[in-house]
Amino acid sequence: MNAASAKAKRSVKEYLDASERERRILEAAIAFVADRGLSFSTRELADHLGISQPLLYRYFANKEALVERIYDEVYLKRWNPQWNVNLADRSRPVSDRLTEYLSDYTRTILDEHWIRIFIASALEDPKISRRYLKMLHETTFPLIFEEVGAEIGVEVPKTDSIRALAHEVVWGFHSSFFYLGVRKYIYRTELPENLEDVMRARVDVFVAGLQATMPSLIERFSVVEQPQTSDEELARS
Amino acid sequence: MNAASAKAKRSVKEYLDASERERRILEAAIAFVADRGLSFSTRELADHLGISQPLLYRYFANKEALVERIYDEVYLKRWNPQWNVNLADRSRPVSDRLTEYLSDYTRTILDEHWIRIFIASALEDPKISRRYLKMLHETTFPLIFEEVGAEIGVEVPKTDSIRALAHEVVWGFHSSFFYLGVRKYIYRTELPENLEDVMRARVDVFVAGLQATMPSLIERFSVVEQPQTSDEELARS
DNA sequence: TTGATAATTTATCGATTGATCATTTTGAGA
DNA sequence: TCTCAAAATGATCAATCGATAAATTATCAA
Repeated sequence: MNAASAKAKRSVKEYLDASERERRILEAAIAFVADRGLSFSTRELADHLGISQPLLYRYFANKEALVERIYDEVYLKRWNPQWNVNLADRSRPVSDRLTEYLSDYTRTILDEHWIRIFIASALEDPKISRRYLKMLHETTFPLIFEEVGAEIGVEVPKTDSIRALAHEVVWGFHSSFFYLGVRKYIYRTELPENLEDVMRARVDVFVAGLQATMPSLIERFSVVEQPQTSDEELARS
Repeated sequence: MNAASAKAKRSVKEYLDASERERRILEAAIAFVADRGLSFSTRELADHLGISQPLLYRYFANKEALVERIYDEVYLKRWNPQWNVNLADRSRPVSDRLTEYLSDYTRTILDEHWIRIFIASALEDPKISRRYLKMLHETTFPLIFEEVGAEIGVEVPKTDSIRALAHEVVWGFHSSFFYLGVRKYIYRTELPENLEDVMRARVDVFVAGLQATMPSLIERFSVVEQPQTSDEELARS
């Protein structure tokens, strides 16, 4: 059946121009990496495409170059700069803004290829995943913390320790949405049908909790500014 | 250097009794799977142990059997039944109990071998990871939701929809601690130095938020009990 | 010291891998 | 219709994989 369809596909039209062939290879390779993780074979990929295995090497210098192209295709085209703009729109309640953003964000990453390639590539070499995470860390996370505080009139101090606190608290919350993808496409467990309601509930719990505790958190994390290395520690080393 | 140390190791004592050799192989194999993911080669493993590659097959029927033993060794010996007992001890504030439990839990799983093998095995076949997660889902998650509610006198209805709500809200929170391990050993990013303080902060935010919103959440999620499939949907199928 | 047993190695097989080559096939333009 | 560059293939190589069998070495009881 599979072989038959591959053969049928090939017999329809055998010669394609370079750009179209490259596009098809890349597309199929994305599905393959998402499925096989990292260790798909070029022969399987070629069979699935209905082409010969050496033809892959006409379009990609080697397997590594093909995998690099996959990363570009899967990650770089998914980041929406509008997210941070909408999150900062104080004419709306912060819960609404957060729910909308996370709904969008989750829709974007809740994709089998995206999630599995992200995890598989990080497992092999975290360079690529870190590059992607950087965008979240440097813009979205501090913004969320600040916006939640602003709604109750709390000014967030711009110190390192408070920045670190905000980073950790928001990342913990934010990661639970990425984790929905892990559940669905790595663990292969069911997600709730009423996903929007659940996300809204999580946002409500987070915003209410953060607004209730933020003043005391800021105070608690402001005090412990590191002075210097103690004499004992210096002597020990 | 590496070869030299392997040779040195071998020259110290060449013959071991079966149980000791098996133990050493298993130990090294755990480190190898954590490092190479799933696709380590038996030759590399043997070289690293300073033994010949066929010797592995005296102790393990094949590579698959060896990997199975690794799963057993890494997962089954880490679950502490006392966790749920302590979580249910209402003589202490629920924030304290949660912080203590999550501190323990995090210490247990914040281990390079544990995290990487968990993710790598799930990526290849989620059967094993699901078996482990089941223990969390069926005992710990409902318990946490109930205990947080009990502290403010909220009785949690035992309906399916509320059970699902509790499951999702708690899993979202709980997963952020597992995610600490993903950050450290998959993404290879730094964790905060004051990890205990951060965990405490997250617990405070969660407990305060859940207690503030629980009554309205329960009400919101109680109403939407699914009646039956609508006529339109029936007609469509 | 000898003989038996268990532990370990050397040599090797068959399959699969990524990659390269020379060769053939196609289709668009002269 | 002919030409020719581009597209695609078949054959094949060297490396590596998991696994097996036969030969070798160490250990220990008699």
